[in-house]
Amino acid sequence: MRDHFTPGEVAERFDLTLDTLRYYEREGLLRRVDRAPSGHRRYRADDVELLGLIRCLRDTDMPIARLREFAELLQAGDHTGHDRLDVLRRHQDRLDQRIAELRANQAAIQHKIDHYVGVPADSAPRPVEETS
Amino acid sequence: MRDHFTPGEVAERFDLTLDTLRYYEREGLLRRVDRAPSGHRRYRADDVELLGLIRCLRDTDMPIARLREFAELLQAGDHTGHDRLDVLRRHQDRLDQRIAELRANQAAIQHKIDHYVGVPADSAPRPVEETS
DNA sequence: GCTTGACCTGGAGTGCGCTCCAGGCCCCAC
DNA sequence: GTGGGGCCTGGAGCGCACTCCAGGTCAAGC
Repeated sequence: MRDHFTPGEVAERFDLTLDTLRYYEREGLLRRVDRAPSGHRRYRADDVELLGLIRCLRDTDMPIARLREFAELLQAGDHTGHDRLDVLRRHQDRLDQRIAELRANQAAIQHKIDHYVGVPADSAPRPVEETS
Repeated sequence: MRDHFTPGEVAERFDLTLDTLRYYEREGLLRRVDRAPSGHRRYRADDVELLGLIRCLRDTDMPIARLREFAELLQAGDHTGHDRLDVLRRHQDRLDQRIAELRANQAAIQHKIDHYVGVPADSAPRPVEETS
């Protein structure tokens, strides 16, 4: 892995726009990114790694505000490791809940579909476990 | 089931606000709801049933615009049954995809957590299938 | 008759997460 | 030295899904 990356490279890698990248920085999700003498951003390997995590967390609907809190813990130093882990673990729990909720709703919708089609509602139910 | 319901009753039943209920009507998710002589809304049993479906679909992130299309099909008459089913089935497919995506991201986050804790990344991986 | 509570209308406002824009700078290739 | 591409800044704008508000009506209970 190279030691620095241009905005264009990073944007492409995570399928983000340059605007979004700058927006995340403005919002405090990343520390102030390094600059080339020209003023252009130079992302370090650890910026890129953090962005990977941010991408995962955003893709699973963590709000920007919580990501900012996480970033603040990161910048506060190593002694916040426990709190950071806590944020991530809570997120995983919420994700479990969210997935369960989606499945429950999916099952309910499937009932409507079956009913629509004329199946007597509880014969041949959609096998929920096999839909993942 | 009674033959009509007040706004308050319906709102409580689906945990929606009166504002949201009116908003859905304005947006064409429901047909124009019946009125009492006083001008107050009276929801029929089939309005309530449709709202149940709407709730499921919204809770699984179907956008208002697609719900409106669905409602338009409903109002266009029985011959749209096929199209309506199609909308619902496509939604189920998207939901399958979304759930898979959430799980993949969850697994990636778990890797970060494990790495954080010092587990050598692929010993004792989080048992994804048991998290549902 | 008066109050209270539930509801009505049209329209404005909010929060979130981007997204776009104008005007400008730097660097490389031709 | 000129053109183009990539990037810079501050700030405005957007789409979505609500959410709130002012001012009003109606029915029931005291």
